[in-house]
Amino acid sequence: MVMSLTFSHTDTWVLTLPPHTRWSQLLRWIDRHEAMVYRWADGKLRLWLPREVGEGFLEVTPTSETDLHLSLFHRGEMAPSQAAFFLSEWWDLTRDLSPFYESFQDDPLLGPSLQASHGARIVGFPDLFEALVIGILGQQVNVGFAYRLKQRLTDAYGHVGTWQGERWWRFPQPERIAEADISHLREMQISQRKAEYLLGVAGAMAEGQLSKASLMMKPWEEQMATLTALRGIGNWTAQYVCMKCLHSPQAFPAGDAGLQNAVKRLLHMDRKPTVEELYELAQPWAGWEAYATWFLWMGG
DNA sequence: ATCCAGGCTCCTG
DNA sequence: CAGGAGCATGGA
Repeated sequence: MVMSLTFSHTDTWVLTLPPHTRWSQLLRWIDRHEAMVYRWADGKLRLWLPREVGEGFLEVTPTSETDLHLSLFHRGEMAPSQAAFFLSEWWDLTRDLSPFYESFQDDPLLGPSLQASHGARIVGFPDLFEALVIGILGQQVNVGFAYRLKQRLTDAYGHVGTWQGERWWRFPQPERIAEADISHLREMQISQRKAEYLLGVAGAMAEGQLSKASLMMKPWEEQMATLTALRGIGNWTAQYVCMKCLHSPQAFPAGDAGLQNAVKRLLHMDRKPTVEELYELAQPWAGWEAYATWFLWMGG
């Protein structure tokens, strides 16, 4: 059953990106993986807003590096500010990056990346469940494959709607995945282990034991402890979720293969750095580990 | 073919 | 408690 979307109101306005933010740098990441829940085409980013945000469809048309023309199609009960808040959560627009750039522009490891990728921000997952799912799917496999699995999951368990002659998806809610058959997930080439992790995490969220709101109120150590208590969520996944969803500035996925390879390359090492060596290297970045990681991921 | 990807759990010794 | 097997698949 495909829902046909209807909206009675249209609002348009211009969103100016904060300092140290450039659309082309956001797009580098947004465009990196084919995501099912949004589309970038013809100079427009379009998506069906998540249920928690409200019943609306958003079009983002960049007119310069810093000005985004927004069109929101919605029903009366939804305010445009909710759509703006969603973008802010997605692209981490509220963090003041001035101290970061000032402190690390001459950092031997970060400096070149800050220059080359100036204007980037952590492009995250506002939805905690989505962040957890992609974190689990991304463990120990290549990123392209992980995103393909995510698409299959969205196709099978997400919500579908049609709007202006096209099909649109919303990422599945935990309740749907909690009831899924492991065998069905296996058919999608999700491993037995990961299928079990997904059901466990989905169940915890569906039963209200785990939520973004409650995590956001906890101090950093407790966020990590709560997440790693879940089966399938180890240190890397917890750090990843803290970084991409909870906006924890000190999140640092030291076990990350991409991060290790970036440091190996920058320091001309003949092997990847160990986790301990990475923590040592990261000491000057205290309080900014998440952004340090992000810029190293972006590359020089 | 072999090694490695945005790792984690569980089982050894 | 450190160390390692096993997991599943795809790309280089």
